[in-house]
Amino acid sequence: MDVRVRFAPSPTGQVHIGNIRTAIFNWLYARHCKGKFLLRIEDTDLERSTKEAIDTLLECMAWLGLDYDEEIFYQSSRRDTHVKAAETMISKGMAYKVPMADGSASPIAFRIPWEPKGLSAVRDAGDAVIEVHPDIPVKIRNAGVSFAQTSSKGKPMEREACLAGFRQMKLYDANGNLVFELEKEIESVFNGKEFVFEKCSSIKFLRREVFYKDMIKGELSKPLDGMKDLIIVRSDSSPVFHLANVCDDIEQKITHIVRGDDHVENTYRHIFLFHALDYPVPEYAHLPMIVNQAGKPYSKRDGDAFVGDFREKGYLADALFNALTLLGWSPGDDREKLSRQEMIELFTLERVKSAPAQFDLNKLFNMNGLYLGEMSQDKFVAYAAEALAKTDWAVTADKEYFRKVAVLMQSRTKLISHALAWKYFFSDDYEYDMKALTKCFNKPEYIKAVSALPDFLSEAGDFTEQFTEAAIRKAEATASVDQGKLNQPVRVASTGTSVGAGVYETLALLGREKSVARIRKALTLLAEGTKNA
RNA sequence: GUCCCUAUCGUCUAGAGGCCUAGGACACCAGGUUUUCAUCCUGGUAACCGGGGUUCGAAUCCCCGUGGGGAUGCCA
Repeated sequence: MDVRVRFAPSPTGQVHIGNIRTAIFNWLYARHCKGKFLLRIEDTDLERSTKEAIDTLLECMAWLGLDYDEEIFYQSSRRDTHVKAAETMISKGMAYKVPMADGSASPIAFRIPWEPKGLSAVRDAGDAVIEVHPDIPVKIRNAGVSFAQTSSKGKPMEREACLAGFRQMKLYDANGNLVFELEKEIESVFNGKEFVFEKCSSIKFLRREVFYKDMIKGELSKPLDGMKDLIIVRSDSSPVFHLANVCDDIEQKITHIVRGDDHVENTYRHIFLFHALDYPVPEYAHLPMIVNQAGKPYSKRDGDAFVGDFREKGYLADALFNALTLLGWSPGDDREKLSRQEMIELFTLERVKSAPAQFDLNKLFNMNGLYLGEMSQDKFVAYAAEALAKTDWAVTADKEYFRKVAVLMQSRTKLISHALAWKYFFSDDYEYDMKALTKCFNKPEYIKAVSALPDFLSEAGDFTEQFTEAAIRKAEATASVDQGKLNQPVRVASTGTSVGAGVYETLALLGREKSVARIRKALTLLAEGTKNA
């Protein structure tokens, strides 16, 4: 059977990395299995779903290379089908309208099936007894059983559960007398009859549970007496998530559901829904959450986690993709930087971890540098030009000169937005790090030596890195400064910053005229600084 | 409250009872590289949440705590 998975976001804001990570894992799984990756927009919340949100989602997916198969499926277009499905369930006795005390419109509730014929996901889990609090009457009616347990402090804790949770239920009063047997009355309960019993002591029943094997978490189960019938159509006739989601998974013939593990509890309900709609229950894989710096799951409120922001900050799509893939998954060996092809080949859901992971910005930063470093020179130059397209100095720069600068800086660039710091190569109007400057020139002999440098730089000869290096050595000699001690002062003097490529190469690239002028300017700035101080 | 999931360096992780004196990566620190560093190389600090079992042997299996997360909606 061909694998068909889907990414089903609701477009109610920006896409954050937790969200897109789910998309990535779905995509990876589909590509690994040579199956289909489908996109479904769950836009039933008309109030909050916006066109803009859909556009940004699509943009982010395109940027990351998450290509989907088949047409985009819009959930809102299927409202009628969803409601019809619920009505069919009513006619088959699988769902019912919830009677409202005030006579207002009834929502439709799905009944956790009393007798799920042909469903192998339910099994007996042994006899069970619940001690009930005598002050709260036990009620048995179509919508379920309600009663109260006793808390550790002796207070009643009210509970409600579906009828199906209490097969072979026997209710006992305070004296231990049997007062009610559900099995005997179940038909009349379905038909609306209500039973209320005061002063009860215990409920005995056959516990049953619904279970499934999660591809990531292993076998999971939930006792039916812990479940309630669920509303699938609101009183305003709009379908609820559970219904819409399952109907559409059926419509799209989904075989594997890969989603965040906040949906584990929903799975038990969805299993019954799939069965009621006569469709084989898909395989499930529940991904651990990604948590933010505070250790909390990412939400729409985590402003720094929007996918689009990473793009704007200058991160490469491949680096983000790679870093996100490593959250909760690893290939099993020490490899971390993986090509798309390698990821596809190696990805399996069985290797996904089950514990939440914190996204590490440092690691992403480093990963980005790795990707930048392996780029071809041509690509890097073009990428840098694109990133600097908004600066006048880069746009007007000589192409060949720009290329030389970019190539010189490539190995030390970890984030393309940091290319903004290359300004000093192109313009004389750059910031001076005065603190660094004064610090570098804290010895008078440095000032003396550097004062001699313009003359040496002006001597005849090709202005190569060998030439600039020799000039600096000569300048050092004039004031008996140790070899190399002048590198950093010269760098700051000529570029305004203490960080950059090798100073000899930098001067050579800058050219004789600029190098000389800048060093003179720096000396002037220094002199003024001393006077003012 | 109840139910469920989860737990290895600061972070992401490897780990399927003996290969673990717990490996890698990022970050951090130190040294080296033209005394720049947000490059590169070398080295270092740093973890099995706690307590009980099971076993000849436990990071690994079981139980009980504790921390974290989720669910308990006519939200998705």
